[in-house]
Amino acid sequence: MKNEKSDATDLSAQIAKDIRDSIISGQLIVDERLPSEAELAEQFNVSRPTVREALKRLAAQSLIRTQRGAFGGAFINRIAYPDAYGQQITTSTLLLSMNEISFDVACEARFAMERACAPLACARRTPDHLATMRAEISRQSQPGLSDESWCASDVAFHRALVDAADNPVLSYNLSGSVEAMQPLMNMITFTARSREKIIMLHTQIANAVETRNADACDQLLQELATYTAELGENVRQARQTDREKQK
Amino acid sequence: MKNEKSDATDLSAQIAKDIRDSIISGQLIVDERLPSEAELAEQFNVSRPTVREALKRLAAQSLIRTQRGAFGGAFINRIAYPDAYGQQITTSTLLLSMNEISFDVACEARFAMERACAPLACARRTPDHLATMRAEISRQSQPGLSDESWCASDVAFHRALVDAADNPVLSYNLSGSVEAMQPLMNMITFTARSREKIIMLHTQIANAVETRNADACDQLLQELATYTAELGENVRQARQTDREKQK
DNA sequence: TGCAATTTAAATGTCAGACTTTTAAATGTC
DNA sequence: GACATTTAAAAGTCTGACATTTAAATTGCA
Repeated sequence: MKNEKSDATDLSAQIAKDIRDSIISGQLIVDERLPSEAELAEQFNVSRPTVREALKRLAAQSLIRTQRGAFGGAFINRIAYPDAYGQQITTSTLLLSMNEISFDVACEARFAMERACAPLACARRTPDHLATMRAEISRQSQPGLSDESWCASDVAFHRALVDAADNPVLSYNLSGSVEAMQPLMNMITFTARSREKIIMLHTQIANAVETRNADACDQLLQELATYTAELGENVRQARQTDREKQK
Repeated sequence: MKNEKSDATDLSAQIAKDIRDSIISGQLIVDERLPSEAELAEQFNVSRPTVREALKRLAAQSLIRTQRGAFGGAFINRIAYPDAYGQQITTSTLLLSMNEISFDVACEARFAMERACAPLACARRTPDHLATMRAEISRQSQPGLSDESWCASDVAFHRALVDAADNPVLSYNLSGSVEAMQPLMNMITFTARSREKIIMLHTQIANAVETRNADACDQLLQELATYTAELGENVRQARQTDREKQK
């Protein structure tokens, strides 16, 4: 009975899958040490370079870390939030940039998720979160602020709002939505956007969070969503007009 | 001036980062072919195995695909939704299983995000989505259904709800929340859960989606969230009692 | 005996070179 | 023109070696 059907994959991919499954299923637990590369090579009946390729695959997903030296080796990694955020942001960025996702769709998803945080943020925000939001608003009000810095501050503002919900799983899921939008925002930064209008909305949002007014907060985020979508639409139309002129 | 500070990383990691940055920044575009491994080895002044390790790291993130044979090589991958879903689910699963995240927190995040989809789902659901939801409900009503199958059906039901929102970016972000919960749900499956109650809620949710009643849908999801959280709490208390008995 | 310096062994990191397998294009044949 | 054959390029794999790092074991000395 041929069990090795669809054997089109590399050996290193199969070995990586084997080990990954062992980790996910809980057979290998956090901080446990894998056998040495030489031992793994023997176990899987392949050469050391092949094992190493498999381990690099796992390392790329932060599933293991390696340590050199005696009593070193590959250890099962506890995936910490920063790792998870990073992967989320990378994947979201690539997904957005490579798949002809319309501005509308990305925008809708982002604000739908952010609005999901709003009630929790209103209920749980600390003075710290408020201070961050106010600080970013005041940074945004500086006249000479570059477009890049403005975007970074915008992201920091929304990140503070999300973090105020005080749910790390939510923060993790939102990290992609909030931070991967930055490149898309940059696309329209140079043209139609009114900083004043956005600063006003940010201020009102901060006020709503401060007074724990979840309904107001939700409505303001919806306004911001609508405004952002409008900007995207304006830019789209402007581009189309340009294209028609060139004909 | 030593510019090579914090040079503790592998060469393969550095090379992978180099190439990854080129992809993210758009210097390398989708379906473009990278130089052959031998050429890359020469460019980066390292050996071929080292280049290969770097490429495997990128392959693990679905950033490239490789093809053997003449005119083969490594090609920049368009990250498709299934890839992104898979990564999201893997990362979410590991994050949940490795970080002592309380059932409450995971549950809260999951339903907060799912409720964000509800209004869109009510507005855009097709007969197809409804049919899937009804089909899963009827599967759940079968008496002899195993716990594993029940959970799979539960996931399929919620996935249909999320997909009904007709926003792929939202579906991507929700994939982790919905599907990574399955193992956690399994943890409480064997004890306190009432299938009847959940089936009732599912039915009401399907009805609300059918009649495009977003408010009702939101409230029902909130009920389901509360019920799930209660189950988690019951199990937690039961465990604590057991532990105290053993003393 | 106790502490510091040194040695050592185990492990990953890297390299060089060879061989195998796959694949598509180029070439040849009918 | 259609089909078979050759060929070359490229990834996949293996062997063996050497470099580097690191913690434990050993040694040396006071």
